[in-house]
Amino acid sequence: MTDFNDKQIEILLVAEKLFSDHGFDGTSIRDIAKEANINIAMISYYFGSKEKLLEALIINRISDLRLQMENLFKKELSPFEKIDKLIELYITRINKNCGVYQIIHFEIMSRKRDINYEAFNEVKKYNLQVLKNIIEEGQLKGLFTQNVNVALIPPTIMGTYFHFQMNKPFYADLFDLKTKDDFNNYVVNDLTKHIQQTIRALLTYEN
Amino acid sequence: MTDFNDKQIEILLVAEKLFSDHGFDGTSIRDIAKEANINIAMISYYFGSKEKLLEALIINRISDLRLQMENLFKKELSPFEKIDKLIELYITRINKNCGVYQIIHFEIMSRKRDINYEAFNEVKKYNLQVLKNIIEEGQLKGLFTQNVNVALIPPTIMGTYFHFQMNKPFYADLFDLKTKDDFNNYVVNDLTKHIQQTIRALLTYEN
DNA sequence: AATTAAATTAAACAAACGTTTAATTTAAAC
DNA sequence: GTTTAAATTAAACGTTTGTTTAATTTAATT
Repeated sequence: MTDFNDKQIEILLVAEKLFSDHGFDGTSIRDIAKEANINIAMISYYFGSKEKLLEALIINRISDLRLQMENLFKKELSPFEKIDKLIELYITRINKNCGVYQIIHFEIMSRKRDINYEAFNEVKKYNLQVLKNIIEEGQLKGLFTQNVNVALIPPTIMGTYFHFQMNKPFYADLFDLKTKDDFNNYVVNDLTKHIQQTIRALLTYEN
Repeated sequence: MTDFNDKQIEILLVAEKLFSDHGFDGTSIRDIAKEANINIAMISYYFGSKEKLLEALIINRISDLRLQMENLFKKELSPFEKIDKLIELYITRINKNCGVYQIIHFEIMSRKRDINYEAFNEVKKYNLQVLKNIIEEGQLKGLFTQNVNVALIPPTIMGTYFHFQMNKPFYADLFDLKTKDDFNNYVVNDLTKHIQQTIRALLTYEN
C-alpha cells in the first residue's frame, strides 16, 4: 500500500489538490513542483510521467472510497436506521475524498485519457450490493415498497451531494452561508437530512 | 441574439462539442479550427481570444436554459401533474444543452477563469421560484407536506441526472444499454420516472 | 575513508500552446 | 472597372508544456 516515501506522499497530496482545483490539463508539473518544493524532474523520476502520477493518485485514493460497513449490519438496527446510516456514511466518505472524486469525474467526463476505472467500478458495484441487501431486508419486513429502482438510488444520493458542491457559490449565497464552516455544516446537517428524508420517502412511497 | 454569421455559428458549435468532450484546457484552438475547417487566426479574429470564445458560447447558450412554462400554469393541471411536467421539462432542457452544462460545471468547479455566471444564476433563481410556486399551491391544497426543503429539490433532480450521465459507462453496463439510443431512452423514460417518483414521494412524505 | 547507489539539480529539449503579423484573396460599394 | 473594406491565409511570435540529460550532491555500503 504505502510503498511511497515522504516526498512521494507530498507530491500525491499536492497533485490531488491542484488536479481537483484546476483539472489535470490545467495543472502543470511546474505548479506541482513549486507547491511541493521539489524539482520538476522529480515527478518523472518518481512516477515516470505526469499521467502515471494521476494513475498512481487515483489507485492510491480509491481504496478509501469503499464504505466502512462495520456497524451497519448489526441486527438491532432497523432498515430505516440502516439507510440513514448508509447515507451519512456515503456523504462522509465522499466529503473526505471530494478532491479525488472531482478528478475522477472530470476524467470520466473528458474520456481523453483511458485510465483503468475497474477498481473504481468495483467499489461502486460493492456499495450498490450493500444497499440492495438493506432494502431487501426492509421489503421482506414490509417496511419498504417493491416499486423502486434500487440502482438509481446511489446516483440520487451522490448526484444531489455533488450538484450542491459544484454549485457552492450559488447555494452559499442562497442559504447565506458565509464561511467554509457554515457551508460544511449545512452539508453535514441539512443536506444530509434532506437526502435521508428523500430516500426514506421514496422507499415508503406507494403508487 | 443571433448577431453571428454562419462561420461564427459553426465555430461555436464545434467549440461546444470539443469543450464539453475534452474540457477548455484540453481543447486547443487548432483542434477547433481543424474541426470547423477554418484558419486558426479566425477564432481570434471573430471572438478576440479563446477565453472570449468560451464566454460568447456560454452567454449564447444560456438563454436556452430557462424553462418554457407555457402550459405549466394552466389551472386544470393538478400540482402533481405540474411537478411531473416540470421535471420532464427540466431533463429535456438539460439533455438538449448537456454540452454547455458540462462546460459550465467544469468551469465552476475549476474556478480558474472568472466568467460572469450572473445570467446563469438568474436562470436558476427563476426556475427555483417557479418550483416554489407550484409546491406552495400543492401545500395550500393539502396535497404536499410542509416539511420539505424546497431549495434542495432542484439539486436532487439535476444532480441525479448529471451523476447518471457522468457515469454513463458504468450505468450503460449495469443496465445493459448497448446503443446510444438505448441509453437515451433509459434517461427519458426510466430515469425521468424515477426522479418524478422520488420528488412526489418527498412532497407527500410526513415525519 | 573509499566506493557505490540514490536523490536532486539546472539546463536543454522538442512539441504544442494562444496570439499576432503582414500578405493575399474575396466581396461590396461606388 | 476601380476602390475600399472584410475575410482568409501562412508564417512567425514568444510562452509554456512534459520530458530528458548530464552533472552534482547526499546517503548508504563496504
